[in-house]
Amino acid sequence: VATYTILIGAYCRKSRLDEACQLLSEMRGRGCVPNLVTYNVLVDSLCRTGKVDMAQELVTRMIGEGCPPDVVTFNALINGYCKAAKPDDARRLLKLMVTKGIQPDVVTYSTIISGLCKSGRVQEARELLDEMNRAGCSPNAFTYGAIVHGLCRLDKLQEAQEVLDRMEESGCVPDVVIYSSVIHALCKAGRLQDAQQLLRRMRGRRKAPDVVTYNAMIDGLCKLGRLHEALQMLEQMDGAGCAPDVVSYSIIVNGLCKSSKLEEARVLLEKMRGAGCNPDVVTYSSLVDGLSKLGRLDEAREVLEEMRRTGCAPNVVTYTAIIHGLCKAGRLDEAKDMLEVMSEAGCLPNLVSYNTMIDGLCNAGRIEEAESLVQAMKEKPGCAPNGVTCNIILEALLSSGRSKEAEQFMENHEPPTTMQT
RNA sequence: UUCAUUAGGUGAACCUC
Repeated sequence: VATYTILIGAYCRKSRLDEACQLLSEMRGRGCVPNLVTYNVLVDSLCRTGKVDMAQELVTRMIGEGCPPDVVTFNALINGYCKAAKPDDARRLLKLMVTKGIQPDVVTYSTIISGLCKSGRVQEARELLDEMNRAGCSPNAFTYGAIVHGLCRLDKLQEAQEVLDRMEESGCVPDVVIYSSVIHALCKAGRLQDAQQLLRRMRGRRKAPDVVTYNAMIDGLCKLGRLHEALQMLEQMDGAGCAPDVVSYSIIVNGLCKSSKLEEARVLLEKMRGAGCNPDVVTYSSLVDGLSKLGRLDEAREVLEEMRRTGCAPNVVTYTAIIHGLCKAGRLDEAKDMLEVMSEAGCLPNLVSYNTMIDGLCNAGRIEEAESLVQAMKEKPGCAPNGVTCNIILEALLSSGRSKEAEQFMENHEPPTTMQT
């Protein structure tokens, strides 16, 4: 049983669920009865790939086969609901497991707390934290990490630092993840000084920064245009025994591209290869975007070719960057063709791709075409026009003095917004 | 049997800025 379970787990981790299920039937056929761990591996894997419904069915089957779920099974399901942004379903399962006599553990609570935080419901998360304390379950670093990260995402940096302070005072030393979470938020807010101070503080507490900590700092420096210091920090981490990874390099490649330092970005690309770190689709997409925005479309195409050679498939971001470049160069029809090309390559345009194309059409005064594309995108799953779409169309209509049509458009679409995401 | 299963942090593309 253990052997089969290990094999099934291996297939699951490679997202080869079909083969994992085949193995399950095979072991049954050989009279080898799957046990709780075998099922848990499968339940977890189904949840991770967004198939929580199938996971639920499997649990029903487990019960039927006399193998009732345990706390790990429930935690996997709860995690599935949280990842699917359904924290209320997760809470429902929490109640259910209690009625079945299964004690929730620190993993259960931490998972739900994280799920609530990811939905921006930090207040409820804090209430659940109190609830777990009352239930005699002590929070650990994961629990606090989820809360701190949730507060950071809501830009409640003050409160996040207070939780951090309280942990330090209560003798529960925050770990590298929690420090990094706050350092990241400080960097995003442009507060590099405070971030550096916190970095010193964690070092003072004998917590060594890891690659994620450094990457957050490096990104903060890049976003402020302090590329030289970013490169210095890359050296510094290496010297401290923390090898830069593909993310570290990609951050700086992106920073260089945003500052139009394409040649330096190229040099860094070579350097990372030399360090045994191969560029990935994000690294290449940054480069393609940088080249596209500068109108160097031939070179951008060469990068696409280079990606093919190295077996790195372009994704929707890569293609959208190209579309942007084509639009900017006034090559609108080629940009439109690119929407087809990417679809044929198995990469469906998303909301951003459409918005990019719509903006290009508007800027070229082809507003009617833009509007018909807005209608067309509504048919595509996950591509419902958003606030950005509206801003693009409204601005185009208003700046060409067509305020009547703008009003009409506003009536027929979601309220315009200045929000991102 | 369970060191066979579950939870937190970092990078790229669209409008305005």
